[in-house]
Amino acid sequence: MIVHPPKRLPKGRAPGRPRSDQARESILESTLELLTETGFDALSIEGIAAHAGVGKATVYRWWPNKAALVIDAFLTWVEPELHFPKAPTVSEQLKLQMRRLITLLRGEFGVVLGAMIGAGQSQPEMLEAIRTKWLEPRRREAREIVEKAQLRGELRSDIPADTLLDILYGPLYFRLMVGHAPVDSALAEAVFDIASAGFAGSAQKR
Amino acid sequence: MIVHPPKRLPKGRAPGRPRSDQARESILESTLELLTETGFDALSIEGIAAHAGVGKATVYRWWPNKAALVIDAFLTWVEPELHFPKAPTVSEQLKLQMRRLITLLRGEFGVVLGAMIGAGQSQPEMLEAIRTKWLEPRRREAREIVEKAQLRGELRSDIPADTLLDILYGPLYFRLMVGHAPVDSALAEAVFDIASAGFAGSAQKR
Amino acid sequence: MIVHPPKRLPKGRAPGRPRSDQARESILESTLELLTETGFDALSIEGIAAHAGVGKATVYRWWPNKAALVIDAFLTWVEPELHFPKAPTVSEQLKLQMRRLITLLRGEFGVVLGAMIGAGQSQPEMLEAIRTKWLEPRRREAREIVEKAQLRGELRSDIPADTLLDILYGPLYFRLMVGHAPVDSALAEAVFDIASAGFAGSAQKR
Amino acid sequence: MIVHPPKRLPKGRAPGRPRSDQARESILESTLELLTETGFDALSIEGIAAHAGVGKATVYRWWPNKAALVIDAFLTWVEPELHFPKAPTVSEQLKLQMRRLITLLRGEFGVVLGAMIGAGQSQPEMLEAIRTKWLEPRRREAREIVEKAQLRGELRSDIPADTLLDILYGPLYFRLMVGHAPVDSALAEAVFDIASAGFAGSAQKR
DNA sequence: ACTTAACCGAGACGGTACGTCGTGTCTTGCC
DNA sequence: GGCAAGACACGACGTACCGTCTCGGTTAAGT
Repeated sequence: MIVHPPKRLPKGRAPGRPRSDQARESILESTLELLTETGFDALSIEGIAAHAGVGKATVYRWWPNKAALVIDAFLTWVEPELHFPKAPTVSEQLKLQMRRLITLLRGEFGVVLGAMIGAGQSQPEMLEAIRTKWLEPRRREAREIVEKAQLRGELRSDIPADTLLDILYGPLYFRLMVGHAPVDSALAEAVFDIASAGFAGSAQKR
Repeated sequence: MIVHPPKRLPKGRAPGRPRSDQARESILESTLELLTETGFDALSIEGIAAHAGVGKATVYRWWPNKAALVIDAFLTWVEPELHFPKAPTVSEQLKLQMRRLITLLRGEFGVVLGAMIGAGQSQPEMLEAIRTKWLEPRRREAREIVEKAQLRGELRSDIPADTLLDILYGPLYFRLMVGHAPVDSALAEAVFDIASAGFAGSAQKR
Repeated sequence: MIVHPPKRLPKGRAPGRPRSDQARESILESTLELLTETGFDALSIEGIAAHAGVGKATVYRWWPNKAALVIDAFLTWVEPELHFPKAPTVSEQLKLQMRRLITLLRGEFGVVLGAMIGAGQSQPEMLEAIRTKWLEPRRREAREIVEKAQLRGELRSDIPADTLLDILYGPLYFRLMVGHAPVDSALAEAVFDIASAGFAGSAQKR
Repeated sequence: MIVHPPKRLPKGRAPGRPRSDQARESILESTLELLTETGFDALSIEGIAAHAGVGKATVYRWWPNKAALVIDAFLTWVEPELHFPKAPTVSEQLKLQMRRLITLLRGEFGVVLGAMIGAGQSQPEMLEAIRTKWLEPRRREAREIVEKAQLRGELRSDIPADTLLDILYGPLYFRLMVGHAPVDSALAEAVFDIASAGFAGSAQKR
């Protein structure tokens, strides 16, 4: 017969009462709700806990600060829809992606993303999260497409792909953050138009 | 009655002790100093007053809140250098201006401007101030130049001047805020290069 | 003309808004009220502040902890009536004083005093305050009377005055704290009777 | 069904794992240790459980609150030495008992007893326990002796035995709780001396 | 030997109060 | 009437325990 030490847990299971998923979800939902309603710095852990029907300590047990909590909440929103759309040409593919992004930025998602980039100005981990969890995954695919096009001579290769991407998306984020003009599809068209003219040789597009 | 920003009182003078310019300046300097040191939301009126050797009430007497104070401090920085550089061509003029902006954005000014746009995400009056006091005055001139060029047929006129400006400056602000890549002159070159190619009607540039 | 440093305050006056006596009194009253209602350890600073219509910080500004606050509140109660009653003989004087004490101990004062001695078991400064502010001032007079009587041969002088006082008052405090029997005048009579019999020679009293 | 203090189960035994005596003892020991170290109100169930290497729920399963736990811990200390000493005379017997009590009160036991009476000021069940489990058992015997003596005419019978006992022990508890003077044998001598003089009918003692 | 049920440790849960800090307002005496 | 000082009511911070709960695992009595 095998004798084993008495307090060994079977697999990779922590002892004690397991974490409540209900509390977790309620907290994340409340965070998003209050964040879109009131903005990042009117957001209080106290308020979130109350709104979620949860003790403050339960929030602090799992998230060290407001930023980490907002990041997590944001990710529940972001992670599902990750993939780049299919389309016949590079141009079409990028264009389609921009239109999707614009739709997102015009809604509550845009408010939250703006709030987060804003908060990121004084909380580096917030910006870091935005870069690694939101921006980079989406850029990775785009970058590959652009680089491939550059190799094939469809796009000028004297400008790095990353720079091209900043030129495409920068104006959108600029308007999102400063709010001097709407983030609409007219902007997307113009950006894309100009960038394409810049990309291509002379006037195959126009 | 005393109106806020002007330091010179109008003719009809109110009774009582006049406003202390020394206090005013000390407050604004302290604001900028603490703002660049600690960021916008670690910034407290209490801290500013203490650092400036001033009573809290004196701050509140002249500025309704942190945002207004930061805006004013920001303007003492901004107002001096307002005019657009002279240059032989439109292209040169715009390019020169972009280089200047980049220099600014890479320093403390960039940090403060980022902090302000960030704070603006939850404080509309902050964003409003940035637009009317910083952005718009600088764009006004640029817009005129661009529009003139469009009329003369040097630039395509199917895209509004404002949109063109967002395409030029957006990528800079994008990098400033998100920090995924430096705001350097290479970016400026690339943006301008592409935009110029896009500007030209057909292919006289290429 | 005399030049003097600019920020000198005239007498012994601190600068700034003076302390609010209304707040102070409201806090002390609330403390006593809640203390008699709920006992020492159900007493919370939070509760006191709320009951007094005062910010928590105002309480903490002036009292470092619950004990100090309770001591102060207790003293507002105690300080007025300090003097020992007049009476023809030592015996009468002591007896009268005991009766007065009993009346006090049977009321709310007794509850508070009990609570304080109780709290004192884990908070030395509380006990210290009771000794120096309540007990000792009252004993000082009593001790003198007893010592005088001892010198005159009315009382046996082989027992220190302090010990005699503990014998007189100890039983009262014992019952107050343990509550196994009432602190009534019958007890006072008995204590005094026995102590007198012990004091005096044989039977001049009886 | 299991009834609390007895460690021996009656005939009809409940199914399931029996109570762990090891846990029980560890908890009680930790309680006493922490109680003497830190006082009653710095004592926390959380701390006791941790110190005893036991789950919090195990504590709460057997004791409804801190008071009950402390009482039980106290009783493990008290129950052994329960009986009144033998001695030739009533006086000797009482005197001997007082000396024993004083020895106890001067040590850790005194601290704990003080803490408990202190806690009792806001927790009636604590005081109740002290009366029924500590005080009364010890007084029962003393009372019988005194009453017998009164019947025989050795002591004045106009004062109830209970009152006499309060006069004997009150001063000790008074000093224990207030701490203005040591609980030493000099006090015991004096108390007993006076009380004896008071006991005697007329003046056979003096 | 197998089932049953109360025990055990661990530790998460919803709460409450802690003591601190910053908010924006107020109240002083001096300038 | 402006000013430095600083008290005020308020409300959120992050922490510590409360007493309750839910896990996996243990231990005997009753089948």
